[in-house]
Amino acid sequence: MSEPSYRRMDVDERRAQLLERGAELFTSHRYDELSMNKIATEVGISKALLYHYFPSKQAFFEETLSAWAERLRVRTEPDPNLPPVEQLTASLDAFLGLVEENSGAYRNLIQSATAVAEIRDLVEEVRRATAERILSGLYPAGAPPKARTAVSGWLWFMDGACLNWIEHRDIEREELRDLLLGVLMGSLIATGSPPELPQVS
Amino acid sequence: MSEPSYRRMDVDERRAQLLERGAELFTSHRYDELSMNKIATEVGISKALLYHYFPSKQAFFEETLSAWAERLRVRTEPDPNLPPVEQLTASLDAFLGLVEENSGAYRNLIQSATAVAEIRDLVEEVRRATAERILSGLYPAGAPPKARTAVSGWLWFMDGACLNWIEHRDIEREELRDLLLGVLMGSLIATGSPPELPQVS
DNA sequence: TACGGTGTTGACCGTCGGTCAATAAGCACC
DNA sequence: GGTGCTTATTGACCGACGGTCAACACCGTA
Repeated sequence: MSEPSYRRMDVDERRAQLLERGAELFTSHRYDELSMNKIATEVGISKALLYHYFPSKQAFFEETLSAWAERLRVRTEPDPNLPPVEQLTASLDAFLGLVEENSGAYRNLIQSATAVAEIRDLVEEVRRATAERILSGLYPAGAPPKARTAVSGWLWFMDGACLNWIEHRDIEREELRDLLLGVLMGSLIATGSPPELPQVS
Repeated sequence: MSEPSYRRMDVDERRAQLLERGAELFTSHRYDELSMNKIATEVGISKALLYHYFPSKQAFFEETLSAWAERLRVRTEPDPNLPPVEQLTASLDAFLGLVEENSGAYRNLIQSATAVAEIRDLVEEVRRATAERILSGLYPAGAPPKARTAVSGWLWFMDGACLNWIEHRDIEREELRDLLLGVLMGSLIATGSPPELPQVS
């Protein structure tokens, strides 16, 4: 007589579909540009169903990006066999590569990252953890306060420089990487307590 | 018979009142924490009257902070008679002083600064103008791209370091100032095109 | 005391994130 | 091929948001 007005899907299948489409949408639009209604319409379901699978917009956002976060974590994971500075260089290279490949998504993230309180907290947490990783790598015996301030600021520097890089694209990736490295080392020297590193041959 | 249900005020008087109370509210709460309804209730008027005096929430926000922006501009205005680095030092000192005196307001600004698209654009414009001022002071003949990237990143560094400073308060203002100066100079040296400065005696 | 200009308001709009009882898809069984 | 059951899915609703508008009422003036 009449065809069904909606299609019933297996829970896991539906969930996977929502996560996939969500990742597409959230990497191509800012967080605050997308309403749950728009997302649902885009996917072809009702907003209520979206809320049936995810408790809130923020939770949905986080889950869609968890695959990305994992990719970032893996690609920037430092190799503990390398000396500290080379670990940093490699991580930075990987990070900049990811940013370059997905500049639009990165810009949207950083901007909406700060565009919404919950997302801001999320990014701040990532920054805090990254700072910790860097500090414990460079100051195994414990980092002085000024070094912490310097690294914390440097992470902001990195985002600012990356946004500028994406916008203008007038320097090479290697140049940016060396600039960032130089700034980090320069800042730590400026604290008066530079890390003790094995001499570069 | 019955007392008036509202008080009629002179336009200028009302406007001044709204700006004053608005500044109080916006420096003690984040942009997204305050609704136009709350503001109106707080002042004791209707939301519609708020919109009679200001075209939008964003415009109201900007106008309430214009006095602040002016104060910032005046206090950080560099003295053109001083050498470039001392201009920077003095501006930085003034800036950090303002931040220290109004740390809550600063944190709210930077956070809500980024909390809403329009405000983010506003802060980015301030950053852009500041970068321009610094670059033209250090590179009168024109700044190379890497220097622009470095200064742009450094302004983010400054905000990041200031937030960290406010949060922890574990270093002195002079230390932070010197750290910031050192990082800026260090970054410019790291670009490979340091500014040509008169030698410090 | 009546007038009128204008400062001020309540009621309304569309959209937001979020909730809930009611509905219907589609499999299992007869 | 019908019938029932599980449960995936939905329309309708909520309070709050930024924003708009015609109508109202305060108060100086004549």
